[in-house]
Formats: sequence, C-alpha cells, structure tokens
Amino acid sequence: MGRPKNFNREGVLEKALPVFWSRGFADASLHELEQATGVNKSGLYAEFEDKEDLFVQSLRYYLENLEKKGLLTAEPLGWNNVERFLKIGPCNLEGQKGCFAVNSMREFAILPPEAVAIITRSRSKLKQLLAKNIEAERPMMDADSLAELVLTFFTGLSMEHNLSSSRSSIARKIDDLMDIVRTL
Amino acid sequence: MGRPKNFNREGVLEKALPVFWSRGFADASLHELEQATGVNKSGLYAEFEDKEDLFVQSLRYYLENLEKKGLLTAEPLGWNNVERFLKIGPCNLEGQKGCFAVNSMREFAILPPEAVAIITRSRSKLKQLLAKNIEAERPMMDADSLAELVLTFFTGLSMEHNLSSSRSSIARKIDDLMDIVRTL
DNA sequence: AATGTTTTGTACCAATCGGTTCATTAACCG
DNA sequence: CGGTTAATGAACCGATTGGTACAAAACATT
Repeated sequence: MGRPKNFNREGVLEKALPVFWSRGFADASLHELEQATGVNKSGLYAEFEDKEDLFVQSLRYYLENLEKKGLLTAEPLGWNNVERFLKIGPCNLEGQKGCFAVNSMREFAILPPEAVAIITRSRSKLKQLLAKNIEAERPMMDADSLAELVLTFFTGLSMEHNLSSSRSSIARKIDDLMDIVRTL
Repeated sequence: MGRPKNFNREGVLEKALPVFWSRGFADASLHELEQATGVNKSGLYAEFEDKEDLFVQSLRYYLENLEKKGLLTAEPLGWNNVERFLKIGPCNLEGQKGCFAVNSMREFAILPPEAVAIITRSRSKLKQLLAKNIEAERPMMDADSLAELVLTFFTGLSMEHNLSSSRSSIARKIDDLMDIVRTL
C-alpha cells in the first residue's frame, strides 16, 4: 500500500483559500501556500497540477461552501433572504474580508480562464436567485432589473470590506438599502 | 547644462498608469513599465524612488485628472451630476476598464501605505461631493446615507466593468438606479 | 524482517523579480 | 571645437518566483 499521506484534499483547500483570499492569485507565493497548508511543494504538486489549478480548486471549494449555506434558497423566499445574503455573504469564513469571488474579479487579466468562467457562472446564478426572491415579494419594479441592482450593490459592499470601515456602518448601510428596496 | 532627457514626468505617468490599472501593483513588472513608458530602468529610477513611488504618483495623476473633469462640481448641483458621474466616472482614460482606485482596493494589503491613504481620502471626498449634490435636490431621505449607498453602487459598478458585460446593460442599470433615487 | 509502494524533505532548476552600478553617449555652453 | 554635464543602455546583483528531480523515510503487506 505504501505510506499514507497526512493531509486530505479538502483540508488543503480550506487552508489555501485564506491565502488566495487575502493576497490574491499573483501575490500568493508557493512558499506562503506551503506554510499555510502545512504541505510542502512535493505534496501540493502531487495533489494539484500547478498554482493555477490550486487556485481554481480553492475557488470551487469557496463557492460550494457558500452555496451550502443556502442564504438565498431558504423558504420562504423574499426580502429576508436578500438581507441575510447581504449581511453575512461577504464575510463567511475565518475572519476573511469581503467576497473571494468579487476580489478575484480584479485579476481577471491574469487568472486562469477556468476561474473566470466559474466566477461569471456563479454571478449569473446569484442574479437568478436574487430575482426569484424578489419576484416572491411581487414588487412594482421589474424583478430582474432589481436583482441586478442588488448584485451590483453586493459587489460594492464586498469591495468596501477591504477598507477598514466599521462593521456597524456597513450594517446600517444594508438596512438603508433594504428599507428602500422593500418599497419598490 | 548637459544632455536633456527625452521624456517628461507627466508623460511617463500617463503611460505607466494603464499598466498599473490593468495589471495591478503586484503584477505590473518593471519590464512592462519600461516598455509602456519607453523609458528604461535608469530613467525611471532617476525620476522616481522605486516601484511603489511610481505607483503612488500614477495614482495621484489619475485622481487629479479625474477631479479636473469636475463631474460632481458642475453647477447646478443635483441628480444630473450624480448620473454623469456614474456613467463616465469608471472609464475615463484610453479604453481602461473600471476605476483605478476601486481596483486598487483589492491590493490594500500589499500597497504602500501612502496609496491606501490617498484612496481612503479620495473616497471620503467623493462621498461629501455626492452628499452635496443629493442635498441640493432636497430628498426625503437623509442625504449622507444616500450618498453612501450611491458610492457603494459606484464601487460595485466599477468592479463589474472588469467582466465583459455590455456597455448598454450597464447604462440601463444606471438608469434604473437613477429612477429610484430621484424619488427618495 | 524483508519487500514493495508511496509520501515526504531537500536540493536544484531556469526565469524573473525589483534595484544598482557604471561605462558610454549625446547635448549644451563657452 | 573642446570640455562639462547629464541621460542613456547594458551588464550585473541577490532574492524570489513557479516548478522539477530524486533520494530518504515511513508505512502496509507478506
């Protein structure tokens, strides 16, 4: 059988993710990734093709875990889901700031094409989920258009997590937005 | 007197900016900057302290040129200024996408502190300008809160310029937003 | 315990990173 | 034209980059 490895794929992704999250793809060095995961290059390159692959898998892991939370699929659909999504969406893991996928949009020029595709697809699905929740509230305004506005707001909110604004001011801002959209 | 140099500071910044803009700070190499500016390392390091300095000066140059446009200071103050700001703010130079300052927020962890300070200050001023324009329209809602919402929306909008969404859909989204805020 | 298998750690690789040094070249002034 | 001054290009620097090769070490099986 041979020697058993003392790490599992998911554990590596869980520890590699924060590195990519906070440093980005270009500035996350193999050295950092070794330290964070506790697996050295030999192990990493045995498990993953290269740095790009590790990044893509980390991204997958991130989005899957986010989906599992079901922030936008809980019944009953409606504004409450949207509000919860805005509030706990952009900071769901171990003190990381913002949204990993949104952060990565900055690096599209140098990201593996697969990563770009994953993020694009994820945003598209997100928009649909938002639209369904909004639709359920039967607003005056077109649900799809409103969903796009909310997604853009979410994107901005995620970016602003990168600067040291207080958590309370962010919460207040979300409340302000929700007050508005509930009337539309 | 000696030999005159065949480049001027502003010309360098103008050509270095797109490199930092599209590649970010970490992934913009000295080699790229040499090629783009037409000035080699000798010249660059004679004019600027280091890469960080060149980045900071490029950022300054960017924000100054943006201010010169006076998107939010044109009289009369009001929603029209806000709308113009959203529409032509995030794509003001040579086919670049999004907003350079917003893009850079992703890299705060590795940016020179001065760059962080500049961007933070710029956003603060932007918020004030937005608030003044909103105040002029005497909305029902608190102008400062509304200004924050618009700034967040602008941030998200700038990020979304990085993905290949059609310009018309962005314009439509801005129209939708303006329709809403004008009623508040 | 011997064997076979697999995972480790280490050394190594070329390429590139930001940055410096210095000799060469070009322009101006007298 | 000659001398001074300053800008240029190229060679060079150590450190780090992502990535590979390989021998040593640790386990499971017989």
